Amino acid sequence: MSLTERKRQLVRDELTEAALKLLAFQGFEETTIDQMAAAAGVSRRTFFRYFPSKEDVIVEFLSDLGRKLSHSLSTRPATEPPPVALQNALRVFTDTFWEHPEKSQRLANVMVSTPALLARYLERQVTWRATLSAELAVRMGVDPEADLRPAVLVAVAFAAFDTALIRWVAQGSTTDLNTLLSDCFATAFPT
Amino acid sequence: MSLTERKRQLVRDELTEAALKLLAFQGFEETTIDQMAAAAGVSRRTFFRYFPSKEDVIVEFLSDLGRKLSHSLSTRPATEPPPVALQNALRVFTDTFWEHPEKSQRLANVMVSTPALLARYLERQVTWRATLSAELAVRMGVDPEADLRPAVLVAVAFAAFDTALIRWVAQGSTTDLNTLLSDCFATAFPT
DNA sequence: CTTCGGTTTGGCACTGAGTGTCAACATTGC
DNA sequence: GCAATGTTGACACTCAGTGCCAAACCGAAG
Repeated sequence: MSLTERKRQLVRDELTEAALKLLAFQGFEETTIDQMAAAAGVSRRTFFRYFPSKEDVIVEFLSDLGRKLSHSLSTRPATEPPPVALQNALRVFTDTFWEHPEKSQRLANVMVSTPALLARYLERQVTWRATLSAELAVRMGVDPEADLRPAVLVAVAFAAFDTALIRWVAQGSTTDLNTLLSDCFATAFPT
Repeated sequence: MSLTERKRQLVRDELTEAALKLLAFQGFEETTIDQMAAAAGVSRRTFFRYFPSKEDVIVEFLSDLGRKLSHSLSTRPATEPPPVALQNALRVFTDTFWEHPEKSQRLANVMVSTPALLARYLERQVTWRATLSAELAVRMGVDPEADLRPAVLVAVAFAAFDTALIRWVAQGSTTDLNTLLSDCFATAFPT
């Protein structure tokens, strides 16, 4: 990575970190972009050169993971039935959460408890669903236009994930997210 | 209903109708609140006395239905297993769509194809999920705090509904929404 | 060391969403 | 007719987001 790229990444991290602190402290609506920019030591205008909107400071982090999802699914062995493959594909999320526990916790907390952020996150999820459905359709060897099943299975998998995530936050991140996810999948896809 | 209340409802309907026309014609981002207000013959300030945000002109219509959801579930016979009861509870939506076909179509079209509107709709849905989960928990006779199942089942039901809705719009509202919904439920809740 | 080309940055001005306030006006009840 | 209440439009304000331009910065070539 070049020097300028690393500097960019540095500013980016500084912004998310500053934003996370402010949001956790005073809430999303009460925090202005000027405050976040000032806390990171850049101008308001520069903020928008790193994030297209106020919501994205938080949501981009998950969007990065979301983009890896369909690739993650494609690397699952073909022997795995769709539900198992989907659950394992979602490890891109749970693994990253596991690697950065405290950041993930704060992030998930703010996101789930802030309607505007939750909305943006769910909006992104819809786009991931589309690409994942396509991926799952080829895996199942069916036509995604004619067959509803891949789309439904993906939607159900995300429903399980969301439920696990919301529950995880509600319980103060005390239980293990992966355990919760397994439980949710067990109900969503009874054997 | 009193005269003032009827007048209020009249203005409200006028606003949604004007908004729907404009949005279908020029898209959500390109339409300003001034335009919608002017088209309905009221001031910009009055618009906000009827809808708290630009998105709500469209989304409120569905929110009204969402509020009826848990009541709808509570009136389903106790003999129905959860998936069936949930599917039938969702008839609040499909029935209303059936009663106002062309309005529902335009509305769903705009909503599904506009990220900002879809986001708001999904955000609302999360709140319905919470109340529906509680309702389903009492129906199942379990503790909604300790038991994940009601929350997961509700989430899966909405996943099926969303998939059906998106597919319905994608197919140009040619197929019957209820048929699509049944198909999606069949995959989401295999017998 | 200097100059050149590309990128990053900050400041400024502008549009549009959303809110508080107030005065004008209509409606309902007495 | 009159008072209480509710609705409306106008104005002013904050904040999100964008376009534009000039200054600062940085790597490379001379």
